Parts: sequence; C-alpha cells; structure tokens
Amino acid sequence: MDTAVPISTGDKLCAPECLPESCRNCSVRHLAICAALNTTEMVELSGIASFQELQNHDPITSEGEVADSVFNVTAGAVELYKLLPDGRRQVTGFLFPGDFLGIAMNERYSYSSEAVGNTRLCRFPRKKLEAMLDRMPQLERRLLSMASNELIQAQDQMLLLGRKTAKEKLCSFLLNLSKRAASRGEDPSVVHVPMSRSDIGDYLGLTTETVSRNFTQLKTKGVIRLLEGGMVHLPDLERVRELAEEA
Amino acid sequence: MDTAVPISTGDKLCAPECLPESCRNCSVRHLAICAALNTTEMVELSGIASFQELQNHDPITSEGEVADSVFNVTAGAVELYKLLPDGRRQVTGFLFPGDFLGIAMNERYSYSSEAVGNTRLCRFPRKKLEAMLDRMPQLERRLLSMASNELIQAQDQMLLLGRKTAKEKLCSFLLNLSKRAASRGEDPSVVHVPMSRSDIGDYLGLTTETVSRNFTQLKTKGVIRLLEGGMVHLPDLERVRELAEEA
DNA sequence: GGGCCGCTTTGACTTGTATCAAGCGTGACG
DNA sequence: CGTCACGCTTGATACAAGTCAAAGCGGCCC
Repeated sequence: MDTAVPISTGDKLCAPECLPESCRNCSVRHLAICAALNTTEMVELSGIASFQELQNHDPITSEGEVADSVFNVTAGAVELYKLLPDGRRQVTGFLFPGDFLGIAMNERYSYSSEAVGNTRLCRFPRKKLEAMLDRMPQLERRLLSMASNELIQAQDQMLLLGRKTAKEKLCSFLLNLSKRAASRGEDPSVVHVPMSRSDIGDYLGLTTETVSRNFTQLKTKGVIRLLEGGMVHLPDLERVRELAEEA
Repeated sequence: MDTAVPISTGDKLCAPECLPESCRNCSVRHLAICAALNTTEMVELSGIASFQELQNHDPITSEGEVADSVFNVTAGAVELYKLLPDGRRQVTGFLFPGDFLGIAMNERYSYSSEAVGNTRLCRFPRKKLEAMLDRMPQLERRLLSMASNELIQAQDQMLLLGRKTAKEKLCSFLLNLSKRAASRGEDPSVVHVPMSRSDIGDYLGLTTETVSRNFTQLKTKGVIRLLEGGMVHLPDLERVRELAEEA
C-alpha cells in the first residue's frame, strides 16, 4: 500500500517555479495548510512531503499506532473511525480534498483511518513538520484555527448523535456534504456520496438498514434524487435544512 | 451576574511576589494555560485577567453571541451545551478546575455555557490574550496541544453517543470523572458529581429517567455507592471499566 | 411545623430503531 | 453466460430507551 514517492527537494530561496509539479498543480492549495505559507515556505514544506495514491479501504492510520506522519487529502475521501472491543464502530469524520489529517493526536493516533474510493494524500513526517512550526508561527496559528473549527464541528456531531432522529441525522449529513462541496467551489445541490450505507450508518450512529430506509423515504418525498456514481441531487436545500432541524 | 472584579495590575519585570494573591494561591496553576508561562509572563497574563464568582445556572456564554472573553475554571464546574430549535439539548462537555473555556470558537461562541454549582472563573479578554500569543509562542503551542486533546476527547464522546448502550454510557461517564479527578490529584475512587440527572442525560444522549434507572441498577449491583453531597464511591474501578467497554 | 417546589425515583406503556431474514441488482470472473 | 459475492433494499419482529404519570424526598420559607 505504501507507494510513497519523494516529491523533489527544493531548498533554494525561491520563485513559484521551485515548487514541484505536484504542488503547482495542486487544486487544494488555497484550502490546505499550505494556504498559510508564502512560496519560500511552500518550497520548504514540499521538500518534506511525499505523495501517496490509495484505493478503497486502504488503511492510512491505525488507532494506538505511533503517530509519525500527518496528511493532507488532495483527492478522493478518507474516513476516520474508532472501534469498541466487540467490534462496534463509530466513524468520527470524513475528510475531503483540502482537509488535514493529524491535528488530533498525541504520540499515538487516536483513531484508525482508511481511504474511501480512489484517494490521493500528501504525507508529512510529523517531527519535521513540528520542527517547521518553530520557524513558521503563522503555520501554527493556522493549525490552531483548524483545530478550533474541527472542535466546533465535533460539537455539532455530538448534538446530532445524542439528540437527532434518524431522518434528521441523514438530512444533516447530506447538508453537511453540500456545504463542504460549496466551500470547495462545487455545486451545493449535487453532492458526491462515495461512502457505503454502512459507513454512513457508522457515522450517524445508525444501522445500514435504517440509513437505507430513510434514503428511500427521502427519495419518495422528493427531497433527494439518487443519480449515477454515488451522486445525490438535492433539489431544495431549504427543505433539507428544515428536515435536519438546523437553524 | 457579572460580578467581575479586576485582579490587580502588575506590569513590572518580576519575581513571584508580583503576582496577585488570587494567582499565587491558585490551586490549578500547574494545570491551566498558566503552566506554559514563566513568572514574568504570568504577571502580564494576570494583568489582563479578571475574577468571577458564579452560582448554579449562572450563564457564562450564549451560543451565537460575539466571543469577546475566554475563561479558565478555577473552582466548581461548568457545562457547555447546544440547543435544537425545538428545545432538545446536548451537553457537549463539562469543565472542572484547570480546564479552559474558549478554544473552540470563531468570532462567535459555538455553544452556550453555565455554572454547575458554585463556581469561580478567571476571565481573559480574547483580543488581549490573542495579542499576547504573538509574543509567547509557547502559549500558542500549549493551546494547540489543549485543542488536540479536546479533539481526542470529542471523538471518544462520539463513540459513546453513537455506539454505546445506556449502561456503558453511564459507566464511561463515571470513569471519565474518576480519571479527571485523578489528574487533579484527587482520589479516583470517590468522584464528585455536581450536575443533575438531566444534565447527565443531556450529556449522554439519554433521558433523566434512563439515567436514574441505570444509577439504581449500578447501585443494586454494588458497582457504585451514592454518598452525601453528590459524591459517588466506585469501589472497583476495573469493574466500571469493563462495564464501560473500554480497552 | 406544614406546605410548597424542584429533583429523583419508580411504574406502566409506547415507539423508534435494531435485529434477523429474505430478496434484488450489478459487476467480477471462471 | 452462469454464478458468486457484495452492497442495497424491504419486510417481520424484538427490544432498549423514550414518554407519560405519579409517588418519594429533601430543603426552604413563611
């Protein structure tokens, strides 16, 4: 699975041309941690990055394992999850292009994670990235702000898990995917849902069957339309928002 | 409610004596954000702090309100919560002495919060604290590490809310209180539970009645003993851990 | 001391979601 | 081109937790 390949090694003082191709073409530069950096710093960062291409279900991290890498998702999707001793599973989050994997950790990963469909990652050795933090306070500031946002999202998810009904959960989930698509500049009324029903269930604290039944009901009521290739059409976002019980 | 009182105004170059009394006597200095600072910095920090004394249910922050203060809990307890439009409530966390309130926020508070019982807070104007961050990178580092730990806890709470049974939830909750008591140097087998059954229910995604019934069952099985003044005795922590399904 | 108020406990009943169990489609592969 | 496997859907039934209701239990104030 580890098809890691070094990206080049820029160490000059630097114009945009110094950046490796994979960074210059990167479609999520303005979203990822890279957004906090100037070109010189980007070159330094790219020097410690390696690139990784994954397929559905390829593992990325394993709960309890020593955390020596952090990642940026550049294409595809990733799911984070935790397991109980008897196998019950909770998906704690999905990551999409531009999202960062590795803020929440001590010496060891606190969750497992794997690719959802074909996925590309940018991998950074954690020690080296941390060393860079000392010299780039704005990078640290950015990580703090990302952590803060993740915490806010986590609180929303607790509200969902603890207090929402199955239908509200599903609508919140679709709405969330829609918002994130919008923030990546995509059409918010057509969302890509690359994960399986059981992944969704494990994310929402439901079973596969309940997820499926509620999809059917939403379809019947005309709230959603299932398209080809895991795309879902949301013709009336306001309606979805109401069903999700969001302010 | 706002009985804020300035703490003094040290601005010298400084020995421990420069610290205001309330800081010198503070029992949570080694836990709070203050732990990252030397005396000089502490004096500066204490210069922007004010001190607040609250009673049960006194509000601290309100979801959606402009976030101009952050807080350190120095005594008592605080609960954070979010509401759905129809009044359903999810408690997203409890804070105890040494805990920090205000990592997870943008321009506005993302949750409401109130005192649980008699509580004391150290309040910092957010803008001033942020200004200090520029000059004290180790403070920023500390906040990042606190945020990271909160995220890990949030993920554990998602696992609890999404996948655990009522009894497992309650045992996990008690175990968590026990761990936190231990980290403050208290006896882990006697935990203080200052919050009501319905607060606990709103934290665990259960109703008051279910919490109460499960307390009774645990009592009957001898796993817990209810003492005076909201204290709970856990004679066999290993047993609680098993019932909580924790590794 | 009596009565009121808020919180907790207990009981009887309901219900949303889980569980168990088939079917259905589609894509992979011999 | 069959059949095998896997993910999705649908149906029948079970059960954990929710709801509704009422009875304890202090604490507090008049």
